[in-house]
Amino acid sequence: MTDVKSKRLAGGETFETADRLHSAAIHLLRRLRVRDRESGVGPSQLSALSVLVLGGGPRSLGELAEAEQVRPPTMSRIVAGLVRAGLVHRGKTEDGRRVRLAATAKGTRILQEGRLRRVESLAQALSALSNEDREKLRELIEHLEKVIRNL
Amino acid sequence: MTDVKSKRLAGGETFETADRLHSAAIHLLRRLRVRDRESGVGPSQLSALSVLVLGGGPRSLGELAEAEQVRPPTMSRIVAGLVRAGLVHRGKTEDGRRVRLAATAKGTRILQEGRLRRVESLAQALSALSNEDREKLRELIEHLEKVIRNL
DNA sequence: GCAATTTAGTTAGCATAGCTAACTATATTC
DNA sequence: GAATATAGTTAGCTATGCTAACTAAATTGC
Repeated sequence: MTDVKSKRLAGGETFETADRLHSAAIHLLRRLRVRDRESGVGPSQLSALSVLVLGGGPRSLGELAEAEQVRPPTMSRIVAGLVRAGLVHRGKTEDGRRVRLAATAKGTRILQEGRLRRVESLAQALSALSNEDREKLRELIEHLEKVIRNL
Repeated sequence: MTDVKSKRLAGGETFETADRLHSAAIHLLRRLRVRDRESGVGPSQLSALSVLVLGGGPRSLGELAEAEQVRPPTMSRIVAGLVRAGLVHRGKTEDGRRVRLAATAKGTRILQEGRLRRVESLAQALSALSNEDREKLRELIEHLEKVIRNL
C-alpha cells in the first residue's frame, strides 16, 4: 500500500532530508553548547568521558579515539584535559605502550551532572511535544543512529 | 548506572531520548566534517554562506550572527574567511555602521558543490533505509526542527 | 641476542570556531 | 554639540580538529 510518495524519492527528497538533518544537527549543538560551557568541560571531553563511564569501563587511548571517530593526537589532547581536571586516570598496562584510561569518581559525577545540565533544556523542549510526537521522535533517533553507523 | 537513572526518574525516557539525540548529532557532524574538509571551507562558513544563498539574499553581519546563533565577533571572523576566499562580498549600506553581506557567484557555486559533497554520504546512507523508514525519518525531521526552535 | 620494523602515544605546529572585553566608527538623542 | 546607543572589528583566551615528526615499547627476523 504504498506509495506513490516513496517511489518519487529518486534522490531529491532524500538529499533534502539529509541537508535538513545536517542543519538541524549544527543548530542543536550550538544551542546545547551554551549549557556545556557552564560545566567547564568541553563537548568533546564530555563525549569521551561518557564512553569511559557509560561505555563499559576503561580502555586505551586508541580505542577511545576509534570510538569517538577522531585521530589519536586529538584524543591525546582531549584526555590530557580530562586528566588535568582530575576526571580521568591514566594508568599502566602490561603492554608498556598502551595506557589504561578510566574515569575517576569525580569524573563519573561530573559526567552525570554535565549530561543532566546539557540535555535538560532539550528534554524540556521534548516534554512540550505530545506523547505521540515524542514517541515518533524516539523512533527517529533509532533510525538516525542506524544511519550514522552506516556513514 | 545509566539504567538506574533513566528508570528511576519521571521523564527518564525523555531524558534518554534527549541524550541520544545529542550524541547522535555529535557523531553525525564528526563524520560529515571529513567531507567538509575536502572543500576547504569549514562547516560554520558553509552554514553561514547557506543563509546568504538560500535564506533570501544579502543581510548584515548582526542578522547573520542572529540566524546562526553565534556572537558578532564569531560571525565577523567567519565572514572574514569567506571574504578572503572570495565567496562573500562585503558592501556598504546607507547606515555607515552596517555592512551588506552578499554571496558572490563563486560563493553560490561553492556552496552548492559543498552541500552536495557534504551531504552525499548521508543521503547515500539514507538511501539504504527502506522506503517506509525513510518516509518516517523525513516526517520526523520536522518534529526535530520544531524542538530545536523551542530550545 | 640484537638490529629493524611496527605499534601506541605524545609533541609541535597550523586552522577553524566559540567566547568576552575592549576598541572604532557611525547614528541617534537630549 | 555632547552624551549615548548601535554595528563591527580586534585582541586574546580556550577547545577541537588535522598532519608530521618524535619517543618508547613490543615484535620480528636473521
